[in-house]
Amino acid sequence: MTLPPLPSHYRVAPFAEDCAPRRLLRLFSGKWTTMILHTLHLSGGGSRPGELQRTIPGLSKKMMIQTLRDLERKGLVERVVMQVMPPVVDYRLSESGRRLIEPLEMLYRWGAAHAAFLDTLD
Amino acid sequence: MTLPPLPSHYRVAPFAEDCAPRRLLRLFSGKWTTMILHTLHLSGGGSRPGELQRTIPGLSKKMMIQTLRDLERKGLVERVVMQVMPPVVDYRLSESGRRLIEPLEMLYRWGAAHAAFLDTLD
DNA sequence: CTGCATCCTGGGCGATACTG
DNA sequence: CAGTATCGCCCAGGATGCAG
Repeated sequence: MTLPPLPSHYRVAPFAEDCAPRRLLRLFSGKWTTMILHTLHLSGGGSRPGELQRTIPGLSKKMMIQTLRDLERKGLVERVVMQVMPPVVDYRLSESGRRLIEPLEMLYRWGAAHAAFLDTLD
Repeated sequence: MTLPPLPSHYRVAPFAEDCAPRRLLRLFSGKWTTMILHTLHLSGGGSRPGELQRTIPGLSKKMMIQTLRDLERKGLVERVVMQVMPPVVDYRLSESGRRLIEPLEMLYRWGAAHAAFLDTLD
């Protein structure tokens, strides 16, 4: 969990538009992306859509599916389907998805630890 | 720099829409916000607009000013004006702004350290 | 040089209704 | 229950031009 210092090319202007830090932030910039990743992480072994949606207030079915599809395309989330009636589906983090949990939880923990400060920023 | 574990109410569903972690992520979700904070941080003691814009490829004058105004409103950036002709202006991180550097640099460092991984995510 | 006012486009996001 | 299909809004963000 100990992070190396920022490489020198990130301390010299200018740095590329699609550099790694920017890509990471773009990944996290979707309104529901991190909430979903975080919730899937907490759930341990997968969540069903209905449960997932109930867990995240304000999340619409459409945005949930859309975000999940996007994460699936990127290989961060796996979709497990049980062919029964009514259908049973399970979403879980992939190996790649689990790697993203580290920076994400760092952010969440920092945010939680500095809630009072964040509340002062309108 | 050692972060406490996530409080229990973030491990219980559902948690509030405007909870601290979400606020932090919303703050970072603007396209140029973190780049500007990061660059101001690297510059040590303030940057002039022209220099700032040249440092961040793709940043338009309009978006730079708009983002800086927004950060100023939130008390994260201070604007120092020298009343001369032509005008000389200096932007620097405020005390609050400097507090945000910690989570931001964590993200940047993680991203830089995992650049190869991030490049595989389309 | 710094900064504002306009105009415009794309897409993120939400609401709703429908299918199996 | 899981998922799709439309429609439409809103606004972030880009281009351009003007002002002090």
